[in-house]
Amino acid sequence: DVANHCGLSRATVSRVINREARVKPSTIEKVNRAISDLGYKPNVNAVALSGGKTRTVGILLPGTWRDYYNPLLKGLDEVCASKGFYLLLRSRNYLSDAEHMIREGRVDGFIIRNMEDQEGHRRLFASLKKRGIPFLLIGNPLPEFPSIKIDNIGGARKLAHHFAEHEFRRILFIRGPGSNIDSTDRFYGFKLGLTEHGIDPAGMFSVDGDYSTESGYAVMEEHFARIKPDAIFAANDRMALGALLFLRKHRVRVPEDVALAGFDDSFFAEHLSPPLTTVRQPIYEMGTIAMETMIHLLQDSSARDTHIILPAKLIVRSSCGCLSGDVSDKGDL
Amino acid sequence: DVANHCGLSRATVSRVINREARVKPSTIEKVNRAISDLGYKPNVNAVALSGGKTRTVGILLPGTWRDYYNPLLKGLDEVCASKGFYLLLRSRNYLSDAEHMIREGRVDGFIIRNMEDQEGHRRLFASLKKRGIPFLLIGNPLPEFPSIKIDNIGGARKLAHHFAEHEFRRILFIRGPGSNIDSTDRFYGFKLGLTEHGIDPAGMFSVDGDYSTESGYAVMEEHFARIKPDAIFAANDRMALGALLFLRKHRVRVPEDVALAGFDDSFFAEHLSPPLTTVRQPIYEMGTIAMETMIHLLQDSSARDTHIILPAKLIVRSSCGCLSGDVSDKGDL
DNA sequence: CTGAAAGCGCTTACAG
DNA sequence: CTGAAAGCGCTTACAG
Repeated sequence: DVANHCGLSRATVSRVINREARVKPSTIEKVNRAISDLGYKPNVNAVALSGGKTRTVGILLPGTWRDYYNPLLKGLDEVCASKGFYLLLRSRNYLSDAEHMIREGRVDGFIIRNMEDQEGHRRLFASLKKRGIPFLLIGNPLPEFPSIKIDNIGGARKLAHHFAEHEFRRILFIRGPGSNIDSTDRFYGFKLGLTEHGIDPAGMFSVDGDYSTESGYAVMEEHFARIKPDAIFAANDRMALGALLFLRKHRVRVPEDVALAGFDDSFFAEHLSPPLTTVRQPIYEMGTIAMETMIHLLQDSSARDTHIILPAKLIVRSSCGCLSGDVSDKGDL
Repeated sequence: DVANHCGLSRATVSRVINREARVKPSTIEKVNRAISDLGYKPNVNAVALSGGKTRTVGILLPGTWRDYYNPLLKGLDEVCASKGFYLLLRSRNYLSDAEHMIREGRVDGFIIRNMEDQEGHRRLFASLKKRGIPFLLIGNPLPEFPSIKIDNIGGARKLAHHFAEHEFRRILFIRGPGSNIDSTDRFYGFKLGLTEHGIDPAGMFSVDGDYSTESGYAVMEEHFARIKPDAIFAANDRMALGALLFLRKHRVRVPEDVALAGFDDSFFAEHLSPPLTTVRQPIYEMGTIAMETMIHLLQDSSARDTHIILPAKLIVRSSCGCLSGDVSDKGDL
């Protein structure tokens, strides 16, 4: 506590730093000046040890390390940096390490991308709740806990509306891995959207992929000739790409013979030929909002029934039959 | 210190945990049993405050959030998890925050992907060195500090040898952004490789791109007709893709009319038509080795002149004129 | 080989 | 409005 540089006790300085009441304004100013003069930063270990907070949030991510982690982490980090927080990253084996992070006094709370092992997550959540540790779920909400997600259902629904307006009738939906919540939401939203346009989704065809380009191709190889769809919606862009590769190899024209759409707006989507109609998720924004929400949860435990849903955006390009010949049509892959 | 559950003083327990000498074997065993029975984890704040370590490493990354951060972070995290370490992530504005992380007592050391602002980094490094904080540079080594990198020079050199064996004579090299060390290393390595085959690199053409697909395309638009190369090497796969798009649009056949190669082995490289010859960097492995090295530095300050270089691997596909018609030829984009 | 005591840098009742 | 004192959970000389 070097800041009794200004002739005050450490207690008073501590009060100023923690913005407590009952400090004389002139004292506050004196202390703050000394702090910035000396470039003082409180030792976070001492603060945490004596009842304060670590200003650290654990970010728990499944070990798949998908592309969207980049914008997500970027968003989280930017807010952290501007608010003086830090991110403690754990991917491998985080279900057990989360407990350790708490017991070791490393974090104030968690942001969790909970996938799979529902039972393991339930146990973790119960344990955190019992100890009063705030946490925020990303992408896979549960009604009892704070969460943030992107509106997969709404995004797929928008696309269904768009397909309906094109009057497609034999639609093939390529799903992601069976248990994946994003995929089931997109499937559900798509059927919902069709229904809203008076189309019976029972007449739609659907098959399982696994989100890889290869699976998109394989699914087409197996089912295209039988189904003969006039439109295809893949639950992500990579599978849409796989489907496109199949169609191209077999000289099926897109969008003239069959329309195609994906989900994600991956970097290559606009470069495909034709450019791919898809749905864009605001992942970076989800990161920033998640961190802001987390900081809020840390300060106000009454906010613990927050459920945030961010809209996804339909990106119309020419693979669905729109915009062909448009100047923005830059498809070239 | 609940572990005097076994009738010993906290001092002794502390000695066992820290693997100190002079403890009776039977005592060690007793303490260790109690620790695992009680599931005891030392509070890291208390440990750090009383002279111990945080077992936390700061990972500092430029705000560009490139694709390779994923395998890098994955590699770092896996080693952290298995050794009981944690990663504190900072991207935005890390040059100033690194100082804060130290003063706040958050980390024992840093792994730094140092790009740009050489002066700012120099100041940071000097400051860390003065305080005895170990750190490891990733990708952009300096002779005075520990570093790890992938052998860009060697990778490009291998490709140059391969090109030389094809007897290409009018070679176009598409560079990355001017100051980028990876790009300049690849350029250097490529020239070196040509020289080793008796080809004067002065006869090679080179132009500036910026690593984007668009810049690869633009460069070709501006220079292809003038240069008429028989082989093109782009400093990354995205620019190679841009070049390929240009060539395809202008009905220039690859590899018959012009050979093409990239660098990175991006996910799309093998799907291009023709599949792209490129150089693969072991990023994930670099992450694991970086973390292992960091842990070593933390324990043994005499290891502070480590310089690790990992080999890059030439991936030969058909875009350079090899393997055409091979069964492994899956190019379809 | 082990224990009692001081101390790491803070915060927080408790007095005044 | 401010200070003196105790305490957070550890480690580390210092004794024994």
